[in-house]
Amino acid sequence: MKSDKTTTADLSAQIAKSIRDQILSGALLADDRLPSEAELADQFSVSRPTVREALKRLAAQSLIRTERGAFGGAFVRRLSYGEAQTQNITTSTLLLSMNDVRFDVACEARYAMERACTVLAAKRRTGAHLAAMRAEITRQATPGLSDETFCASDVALHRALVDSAGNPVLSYQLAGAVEAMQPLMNMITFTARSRERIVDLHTRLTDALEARDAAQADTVLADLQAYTLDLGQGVMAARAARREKHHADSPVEG
Amino acid sequence: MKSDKTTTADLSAQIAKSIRDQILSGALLADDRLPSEAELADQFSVSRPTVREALKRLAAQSLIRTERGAFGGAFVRRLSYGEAQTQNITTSTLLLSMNDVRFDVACEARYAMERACTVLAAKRRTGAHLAAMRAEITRQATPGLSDETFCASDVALHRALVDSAGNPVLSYQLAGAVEAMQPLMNMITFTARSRERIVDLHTRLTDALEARDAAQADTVLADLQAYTLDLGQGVMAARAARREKHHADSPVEG
DNA sequence: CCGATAGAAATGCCAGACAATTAAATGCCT
DNA sequence: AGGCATTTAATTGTCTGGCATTTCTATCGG
Repeated sequence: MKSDKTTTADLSAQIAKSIRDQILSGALLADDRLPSEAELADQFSVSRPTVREALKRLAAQSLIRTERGAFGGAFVRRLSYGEAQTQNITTSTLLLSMNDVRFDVACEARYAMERACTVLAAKRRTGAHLAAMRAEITRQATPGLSDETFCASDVALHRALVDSAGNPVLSYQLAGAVEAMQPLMNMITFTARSRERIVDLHTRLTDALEARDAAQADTVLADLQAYTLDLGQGVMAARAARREKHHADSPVEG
Repeated sequence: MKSDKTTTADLSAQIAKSIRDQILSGALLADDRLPSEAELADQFSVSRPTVREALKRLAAQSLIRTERGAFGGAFVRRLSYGEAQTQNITTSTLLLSMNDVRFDVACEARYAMERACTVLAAKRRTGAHLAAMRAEITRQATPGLSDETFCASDVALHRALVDSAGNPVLSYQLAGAVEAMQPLMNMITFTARSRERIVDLHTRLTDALEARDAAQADTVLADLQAYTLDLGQGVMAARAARREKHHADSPVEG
C-alpha cells in the first residue's frame, strides 16, 4: 500500500527535492547560503552523509555551489546561460544517443529551429557575427581537415548564426539542438566534394544574412537541410541495420 | 600552483565524471549494471560514501537508476523523452527566473521557436491534435477560471500545437521553451476581454491548422505574440522597477 | 509440487572521527 | 598605530565500520 511514491523515495532525494523547491519558489535566492551540513542534518533529522548526498544531487544540477573553509558552505547558484546550455546539451546528446533517434528526425528538428531565427538574424546580425561565420567557412575550406574538426567548425558556424538573432534565450535553446546533433554528424564521412558543396551553402547563407535577406537565408537553410539529410542517409541505414540485428525479430522492410 | 582544476575537484565529482564519460562514450550501454558500490570504491581507491555521492550526482541527472536487493545495484538509465523534458524545463525555468530575463526576450524566443513548427504542423496534424487544442480552447472560454488555470491551459494548447508537428525531438526542445515561460505568464492578470481575444486567436490558429494553412497559422502566431507582448508590458515594467529598486543607482527614466 | 524459510548480496542509513581549507581574530613586532 | 604572522573556529571533504532493509535464490519441509 505504498501509494505515495515520494515518501518511499530515498531520504537524500526527498531532502534534495525540499531544498530544490525552496530555490525554485524563490524562498532561497541566488547567492543565499544554505545552513551547514550539520544544521541541515539536524533540521531533517538525518545523518550528515545523507545530507551530503542530497547536496551532491543539487550540485549536479548546478543549483548550488559549495565552498570550503570557515565561512564556506553551500550557496544557491545563479545559473548562467553557459551552464544552462551545458546541461541542456548533455541531456539532449544523451537523449539522442540512447534512443536511437533517427537521423532525419533530429535533422528536421534542428533545421526547423534554426530556420526560426532567420528573420531575427537578418534584422540584427552584426559585423562580428558575419566575421565569425566567414572565419568558420575559411576553416572549413582548409584541405586535410578531419571529419571531427569539420563538424566542430560546422557547429560553430551554426551557433554564430543562432547568436546573430540577438536573443540569448533563443541561443540557449537552440544551442542544445545544434550541439546535440554533432555526434550524429560526426558519423558522416565528408568527401571533398560534399565539403565544397557545404562551404558553398554556408557562404550563400552568410551572404543572405549580410544582405539582411531573411527569405534567402531560409531558402539556403532548407537546401542545407536537404543536403545534410542526403549525406546522412548512410548513417540512417547503418543505425537501422544495427537496430534490426539487436532486435532480430522484424525482418520487414526491404 | 593549482593549474589543473579537475585534479582539485571533489573526488566524488571526478568519479561521477569518469562514469558519465563512460556512458556518453557508449562504453556503458542502457541497462548495463555498474559495479557495486564496494567494488567501485575499490577501483577508485576511495570510500563507499564518496562513491555514493558520485552515484547520487549521476542519479540527479537521470543517468543511472539504483535498485536495492540481491541483484540490485546501479544501472545505466535509458533517458526517456519525458525525463529529458522535465530536466530541460527545470533548467530553463531556473535560468529565466534567476537572471531577470526580460519578458519580451523570452516571449520572442518562445514564439520564434513555435513558429518554426507551423509548416510541419500544418502537414502532419491529426484529428487528435485538433481535438486536444479545441478542448483547451473550450476550457479557456470557461468563466471564472483562475489566471493560473488559464495559463496552464494555454501551455497545454501550445504543447498540442508543437506535438502536432509530429517530431518528438522538436517537441522535446520546444516543451522547455514553452513551459519555462509559464511562471512569467502567471504574473499576468487576464481580464475577461483579453481572454476573449486570446481564445479567438487560438481558435483561428486551430482553424488554420485544420485547413493545413501554414502561412495563416504563422500569421496568427505572430498576432498572438504581439498581443502577449502587449499584455506582458505591465510585467516588464514591474520587473524593471524592482531591479532598479534593488540596484538603486540609476534613477533614469521617469 | 508448492510454500515457507534461511542465506547472500546489494543499497540505504547512521555515528563518529580526522584531514584540509579558509576567513576572522589575535598577537607581536616595528 | 599599522602591518604581518599566528592561532582559532567553522565548515566541507573523506574514511572506517557498522547496522537496517530489500530482494533474489536456493534450500528445506509438508
